[in-house]
Amino acid sequence: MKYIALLDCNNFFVSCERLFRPDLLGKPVVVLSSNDGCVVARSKEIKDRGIGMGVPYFQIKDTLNEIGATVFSSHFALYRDVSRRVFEVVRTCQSEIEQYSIDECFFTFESYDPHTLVAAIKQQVEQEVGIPVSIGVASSKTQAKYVNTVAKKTTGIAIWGEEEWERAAADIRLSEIWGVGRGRARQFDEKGIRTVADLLKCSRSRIDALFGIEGVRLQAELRGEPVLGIKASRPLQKSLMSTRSFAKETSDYDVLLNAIKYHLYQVVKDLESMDAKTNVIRVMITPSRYGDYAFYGASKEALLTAPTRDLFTLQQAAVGLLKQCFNPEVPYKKAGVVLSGISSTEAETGSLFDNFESADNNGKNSLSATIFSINKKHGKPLVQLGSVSGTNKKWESRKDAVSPSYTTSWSDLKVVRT
DNA sequence: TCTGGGGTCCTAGGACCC
DNA sequence: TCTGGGGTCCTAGGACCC
Repeated sequence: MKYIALLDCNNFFVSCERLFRPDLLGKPVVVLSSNDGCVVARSKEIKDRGIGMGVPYFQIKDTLNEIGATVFSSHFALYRDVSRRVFEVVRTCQSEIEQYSIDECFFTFESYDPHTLVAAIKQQVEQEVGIPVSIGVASSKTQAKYVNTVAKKTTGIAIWGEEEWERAAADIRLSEIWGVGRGRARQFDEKGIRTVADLLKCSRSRIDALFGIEGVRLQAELRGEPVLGIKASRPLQKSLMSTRSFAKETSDYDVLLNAIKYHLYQVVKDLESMDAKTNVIRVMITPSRYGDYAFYGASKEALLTAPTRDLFTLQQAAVGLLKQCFNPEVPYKKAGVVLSGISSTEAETGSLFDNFESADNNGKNSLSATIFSINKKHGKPLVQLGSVSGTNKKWESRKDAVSPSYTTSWSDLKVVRT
C-alpha cells in the first residue's frame, strides 16, 4: 500500500523552550507572538484550561499568573535551529519528504506494516532531538492532515484507511478540514454541505458547478485520491518579507523611515544568503487593525528595471514608496517591506542597460555585499546605511521574556558542572 | 495602555489596447 | 459627436495556512 503521512511537532515552540528547561515538563507554559501580542503556542496544561490559540496576552495575563504559568517571548532563531534538527532525522529515515512549515512535514512510503514504520520514525526523532511528535497516515495530504489531529488526541500515531473514513465522515465538520477557512465553510454551509460525508455524497459535476476547481480538488483529496503531490525539492521562494508592529503607534515620518530601512536591511540580508535577486519591492505601513483608522493602511509596489540585491538601489525605491504611502494624520502601528520576483543569480538575464551601468553597479553591489559580510562576521549589524541607528528605535517591538540563545550563540551556551 | 509575522495563491477592478 | 466588446496586464487586497 502507498501512504501519505504528516509528521507534526507537538506544541512546537513550547517543546523547544522545554528542551532547555526540563523543569517545565508537565507544567503550564505559553509562548507569545512577537511584540508579546498574543498566544502562539500552548502546553497541554494551558489548552486544558480552555485558553485559546491567538488570544491577546493582556486578556489572560492575570489567569496565567494565578496558575503559575511560565511565559516566553518568541525566539525564532532557536525554533528554526531545532526544526532543522528534527527534519534532518526524518530525512535519514525517508527520502520523499516535503517540509511544509517550521514544525510539519509530509512524506510518502509504501509498506505492509505502516504502524511499525512510523513508530520507528517517531521514536528516533524523540530520542535524538527530544521534541515529541505526532504522525497521521492516510491516502492524501488533506486526509493525513486530519488524521494527524486524531493522532494528537490519542497515542501520537493514527492510520486511517477507507473503513475509518466511512465510519467517521458524517461526524467531521468541513470547517475542521485543511484548506477550508471561515469563508469557504460558510459557502458550503449555504448549500447544506456541512460534513465530509455531505461533500462526498455530492456528484462531482454539482461540486464543480457550485465551487469550481477548488471544490473538486477538495472532494477528491477527501475521497482518498491524492491530487496534491509531495514537493520534495522546493523551488526558490517567491517572496521575502519583514514586518513588525511597534510597541507604540506613531505618525512620525522619520520613525517610519527608520523602520522601513531596518526591514529592508533584513530582507536584503536574506536575499544575500540565498544568492538571489529581486525586481519587485513593496512597502507597507498600517494602523492598528482594531482602531478607528483600520482602513487607512497603505501599500505600494515598484517594479525595478533589472533584478538586484543592492541595498542602495532598493533603499532609494523604498523611500520613494514610503513617501507615497505616508499620511501624517494616521497613527501607524506596523511597517514592513516585501520583495518578490525573486530570481537566482545564475538565471540572470540582465538589463539592456547593463553595459552602461555595469561599472557603477559593480561598485555598489560590492559595497552592499561588503556591508553584509562585515555584519555577518561580527554577528550584529555594525555597519548600516543612513540613519538606522540604535538610538532612534521607537518603532521596535516588545520582547520581555525571551529565552537565552542556547543553540545559536556561544555566549548563551548552557554550562554543565560535574 | 495592551490584540503576530511570514508565506502562497486567487481575484476584483481599473488602465490600456485593438 | 457617438458608437463596443474583448482581451491582457497590473495593483491591491483577501482567503487561507502555520
